[in-house]
Amino acid sequence: MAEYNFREVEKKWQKVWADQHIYRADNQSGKPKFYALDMFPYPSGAGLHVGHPLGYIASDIVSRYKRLKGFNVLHPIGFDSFGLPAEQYAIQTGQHPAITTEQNIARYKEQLKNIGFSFDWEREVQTHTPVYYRWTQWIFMQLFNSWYNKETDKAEPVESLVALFEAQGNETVQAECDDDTPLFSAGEWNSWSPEEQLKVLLHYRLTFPSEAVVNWCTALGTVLANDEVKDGVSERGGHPVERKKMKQWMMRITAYADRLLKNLQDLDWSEPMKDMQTNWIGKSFGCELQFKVDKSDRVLTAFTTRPDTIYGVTFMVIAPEHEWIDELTTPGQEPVVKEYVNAAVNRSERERQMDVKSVTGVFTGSYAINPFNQEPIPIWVADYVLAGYGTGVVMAVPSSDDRDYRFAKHFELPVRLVIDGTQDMEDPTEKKHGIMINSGILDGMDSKKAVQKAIEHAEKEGFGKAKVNFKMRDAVFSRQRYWGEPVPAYFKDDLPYLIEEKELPLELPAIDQYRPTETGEPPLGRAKDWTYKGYPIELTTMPGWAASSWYFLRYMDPGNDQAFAQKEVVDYWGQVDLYLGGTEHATGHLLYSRFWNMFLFDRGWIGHEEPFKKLINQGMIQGRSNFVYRVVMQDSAGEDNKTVKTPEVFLSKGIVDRIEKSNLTRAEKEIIEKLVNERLGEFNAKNGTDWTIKSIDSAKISPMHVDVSLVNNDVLDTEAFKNWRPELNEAIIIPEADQTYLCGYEIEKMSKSKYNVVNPDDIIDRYGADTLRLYEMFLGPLEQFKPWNTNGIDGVFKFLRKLWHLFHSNEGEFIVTDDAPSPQELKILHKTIKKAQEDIENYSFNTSVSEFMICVNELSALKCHKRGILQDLVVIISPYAPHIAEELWHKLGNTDSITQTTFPEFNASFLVESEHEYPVSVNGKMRAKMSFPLDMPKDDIEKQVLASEAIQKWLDGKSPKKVIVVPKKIVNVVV
RNA sequence: GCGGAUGUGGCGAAAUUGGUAGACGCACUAGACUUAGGAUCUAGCGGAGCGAUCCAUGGGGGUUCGAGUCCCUCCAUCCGCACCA
Repeated sequence: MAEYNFREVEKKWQKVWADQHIYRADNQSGKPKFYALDMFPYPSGAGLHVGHPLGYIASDIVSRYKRLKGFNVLHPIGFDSFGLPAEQYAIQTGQHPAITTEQNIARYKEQLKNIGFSFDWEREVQTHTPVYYRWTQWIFMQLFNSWYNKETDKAEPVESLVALFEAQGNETVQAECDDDTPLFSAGEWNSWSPEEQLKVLLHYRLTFPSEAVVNWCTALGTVLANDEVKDGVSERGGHPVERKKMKQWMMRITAYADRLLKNLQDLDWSEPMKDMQTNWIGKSFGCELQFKVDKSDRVLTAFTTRPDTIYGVTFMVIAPEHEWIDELTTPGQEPVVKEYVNAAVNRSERERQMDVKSVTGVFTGSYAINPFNQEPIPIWVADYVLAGYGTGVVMAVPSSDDRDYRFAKHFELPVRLVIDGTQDMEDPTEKKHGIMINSGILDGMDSKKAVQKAIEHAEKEGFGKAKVNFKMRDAVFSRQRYWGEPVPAYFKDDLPYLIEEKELPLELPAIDQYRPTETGEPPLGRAKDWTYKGYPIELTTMPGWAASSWYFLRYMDPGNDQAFAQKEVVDYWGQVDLYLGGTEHATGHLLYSRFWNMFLFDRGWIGHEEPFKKLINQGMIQGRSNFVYRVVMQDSAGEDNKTVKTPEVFLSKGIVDRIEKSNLTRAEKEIIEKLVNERLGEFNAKNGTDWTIKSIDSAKISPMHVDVSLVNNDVLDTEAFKNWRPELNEAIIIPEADQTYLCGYEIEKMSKSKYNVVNPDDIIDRYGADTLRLYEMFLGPLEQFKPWNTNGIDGVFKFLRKLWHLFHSNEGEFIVTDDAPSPQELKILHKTIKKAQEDIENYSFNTSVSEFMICVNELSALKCHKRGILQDLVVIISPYAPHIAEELWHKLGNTDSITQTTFPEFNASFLVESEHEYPVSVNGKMRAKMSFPLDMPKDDIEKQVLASEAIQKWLDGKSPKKVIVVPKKIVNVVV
């Protein structure tokens, strides 16, 4: 029987597509555009596993579909090729990271090309190449040269800020700037030296060097961004992270906090994803209140969202890092405060997070004055107050905040109730809102109104003002690494200057070793002559997110050496219409990209504010690990007698289960023990040992990962298993009664060490790329997390074979006829067209594959080999299985690529039924099925239903109360 | 603790959005063919029962002629955030 030769067919068409540039996207077109983007991969040394292509397959299906629907489609791919693993490999081997990176990219490309994606490879970008990072550096320079004008609500060139300073100083300028920016007049500004002016401007630039507390990871030798730290350890590698003050380049992303938040509303992203970003930005409304410190000139400013509870303030708490601590501490309290502050500061971030429950703190000895009632309130220090949020000062209201409450209880500080109804409550913090009591001017007001009233009062009296706070911090932009973009800046007298634009790219210098220098400087400190005009160049490099924050723009115009992309071209392609990638980038890449895109928009280089119109998060494909069950042999000499050769005995899963549940019958037990001992006897004879198993149910059994490629449907290939590793050559395998050895399984992350990695190349080799594509989609909803299980793949493989046989006889002859399709065949086809179209537009690819299977099954049953049906069928299947579709398309006599045809319109008239089969139910239970013409009036249907014998039986002599007829759905008789 | 999601056969999953629950596929069972195979075809396949029929969508309650779908409540699993004042 002549079978479909997928190997030959797939290779053939992949070559033709590449040779003829079938998927080249044009920057000018009369067609509407569609931009389908995947999150580009980091090319790791392990290569692709079957989980990686999931999103690419989905976006490829959409891309191919959109082409058939007449769109000019941009569907690019590239590589995020700066990164830590290549650098660590370089540190170990001394090999330049570019070499490893490029090898990995070559491997990735080969794997990707095998799957038959319709990528426009001519637009490929690699972020580690100077032609690319030249523009990453260029964007950095523009950020340095910009400030954020709150009045116009956008970024502007620094020149406009300088003009304002020259005219009016900075008191009236509405700009995003550091909190410690000094105030000055126009006269002062104009009297300053250029250096003094530059120093001031650093407070305003969108990127700037700053002495900042950062997440320092000693093991990795670099700082990490907040989103790269999880639970106090590094996201990559899980190394401990500590807080450390270092000179760092920062990005003033906080300037965009409000817009990043506001724009989320209009994005077609999933709600959970928007929630995550909203949460991360963490906007809260409230006010700052000033508390005079008793017997001092100092004024503590506290941020609160609940100024209405001001009369409930019974103490203040400041962060251990607060700069006035020494000043506020009275001599008597000095020893305990010093001790506490030292302990708190030395505790790592991790330790602090580990016990959020325990209450610690000390009294400073000083008092602050509540500005509303002039009451003195004690000032404490506690590490539950974060230096980085708000002002690092909290006005504690133990009656409405549970942390304050726990603190007050622990240190026996007073609790004053300010909300009516909390008097009888065990924990007053459970009632957050109500009528104010014990609250002076706020008494009797609703708490929500009182918030406004309190702010108004504070503003009028001059000791407070309304204030919005964000959780989001400015982003640290420096990494103490080699394998990243050099920062195009140098230092002269401690002031940063940019190198000239014409000097870009500032290429990575060669160095002899890739580790930090002996003096603790970043690896670039090893470079010879790393200077510009004789001044030292910045030694840190950019973080991973720099390159990925704008790559989607570079795809539009990848060869441009005059600009990162030509404005007209960017305006043509505009927003990414569909962006596919994992949820893990919610607070990293997706936020930074929006930030940079917005900045480029503000400055007029691109015409759209938000980069990604629609976002879909594909779920991760997990690994399905298989286990074998090894009997731990014990002899009289002890468990680990290394001098004697130990047999490897493996029990099948079914036996292990029954042993664990003590379900083995005596007879079974004896059979198994006899079998094991027989085999052990053979082993003993050969090796001169004397192993035996006395009692199978007291044997110690340990599960062991076994390579999933040795297992099929959880049945172990025992011969392959014995050849897997030398020590298994003589393995004793105890199977089930039917002689198969069953393995156990567990769902885990795919990883080499668990032997559960499935390589797409192996699947393609055995089943072909089309099968892989179909099967990945068939596996379940795109957005769901799901384990890979090769078991079901036969089904889709059979489907392709059946499709092939609609066109070919068993002998391999092409048997398509020109007979006119029957109404029944047309109905099958058009039903499938409709479903396929709806499914792609709703991104539910799994049900589409099922629909194709049903369609092919039905046509096979009808022995339909008609061109009029099959021609359209291959077109609608082509986005999923492009190779076989292209082959069949050409066999049908077409000479162009199937990509160049159009998606068939479904004809609704083929789908209309003249009769409909109504399920008829009595009291909501289905009792019969009856067919009626579609246009039959409800009354007539009702009469016929009631007259029918089947229903009379159910009515049982009673008369119906009512009869409900829902057109095309159901007839319900209520008794 | 806060926020979000999910829960349907042995397994992956469908369900026209309130209308015949389990489509399609895997696995399994029986049969056919056979050059004996990891091929193909036919039939069966949630549970109970010979059957008519009854019971089943995490548990309990509610709305409705009718609930996997809507409401309330509890439980379980997964994912984010986590002292954010």
